[in-house]
Amino acid sequence: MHSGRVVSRSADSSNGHGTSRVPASAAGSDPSRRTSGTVDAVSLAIIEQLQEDGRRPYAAIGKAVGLSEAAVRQRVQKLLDQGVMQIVAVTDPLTVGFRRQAMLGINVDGDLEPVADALDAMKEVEYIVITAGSFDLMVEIVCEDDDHLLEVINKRVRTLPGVRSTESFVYLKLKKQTYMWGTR
Amino acid sequence: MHSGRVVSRSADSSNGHGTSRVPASAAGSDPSRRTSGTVDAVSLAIIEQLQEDGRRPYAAIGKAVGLSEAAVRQRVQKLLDQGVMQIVAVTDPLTVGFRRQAMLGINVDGDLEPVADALDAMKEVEYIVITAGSFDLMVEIVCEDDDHLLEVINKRVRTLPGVRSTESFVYLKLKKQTYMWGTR
DNA sequence: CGTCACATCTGCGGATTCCGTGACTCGGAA
DNA sequence: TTCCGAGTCACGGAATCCGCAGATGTGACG
Repeated sequence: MHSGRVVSRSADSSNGHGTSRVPASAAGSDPSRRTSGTVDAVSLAIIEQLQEDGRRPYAAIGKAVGLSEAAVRQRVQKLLDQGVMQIVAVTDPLTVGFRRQAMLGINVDGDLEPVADALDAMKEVEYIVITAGSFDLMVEIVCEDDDHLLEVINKRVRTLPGVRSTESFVYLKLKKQTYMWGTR
Repeated sequence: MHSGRVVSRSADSSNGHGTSRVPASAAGSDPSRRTSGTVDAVSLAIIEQLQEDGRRPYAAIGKAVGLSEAAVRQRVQKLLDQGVMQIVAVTDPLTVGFRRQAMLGINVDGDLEPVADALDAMKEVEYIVITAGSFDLMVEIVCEDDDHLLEVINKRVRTLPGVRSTESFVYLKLKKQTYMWGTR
């Protein structure tokens, strides 16, 4: 399986590093120095449990991390509300009908935002990152077939104002796919 | 957030459930099993439901897709067994302590497999794809800080036998992250 | 040093959900 | 026609979920 890159909710991740925000009053002082401070060891352990199985019962998780069922429930809810994690089904694009995928390296003239926003609006674009290096943007595209892929790249991406050039990397084989962060 | 590839996400929601399981080979990533073509429209609808909320009750899903609770239960179980999908927690690397990420384009001399396997063994490597284009492999790396990233790229990847050259694309900002296939 | 505010955890029922089981129906393939 | 996979319906006990008090702990403040 595989799939998109996970993430978090867009609202908070906008920039600066994102640590996700907490409600209003809670955080006492300044957030800048500890991105990791948001999640303590116990919550990390809970996340680990849910990375193994997103539907594991709260009681079982509690037993594993040393908390009561109710406490686990509260923490999970908070982690979800804060956007620290999400519990979802992930699929393998191939088995669901998307047989062509590609990574696109893009170079832009001027401001990247307009281009990034336009790409954001395309449903075939699964992933967008602004990078430092010989490409300004790297995007992952998931299509149904070659015609579809060609249309997206040639007709929709390369014609966007600001796009100077693109380079395609068609996926031949997905070798690894993980999604276990706090887990190590 | 972002990160691995996978999938789905949704607004918020939650719920739970779960089985647990362990080791490395969870359903999804390994075999060459091509269950292709095996997913009909109804199962797709079920997957869609679970992409919105991995813990949604079977009865609710049934109501949404027009099947009985029992039928949904059977299908979900089969989809999981077949490795068509997985229900897991996905997190935002940044909030869990990983502040440096990068995409690496790699060129190899000779057989790609040995190199891919070696990369596969590295825990910092989150994603590996064999591609057609000016790079033979593209891998996503998730690290704690710059030192960590440097060590991985310079000391561990570039020294692998067969690796001819690498090009790094350090992530400046994750702009989009999705994971909803059957969903469109 | 008390006290209030707030966050978190534990217990505890009641409502839901999960899940195996058995009976019957409905095409499609042999 | 018969066999078989897949669904539906119904059941009922076990397990899970979920809201709601107390109990506890800590930091801020007078």
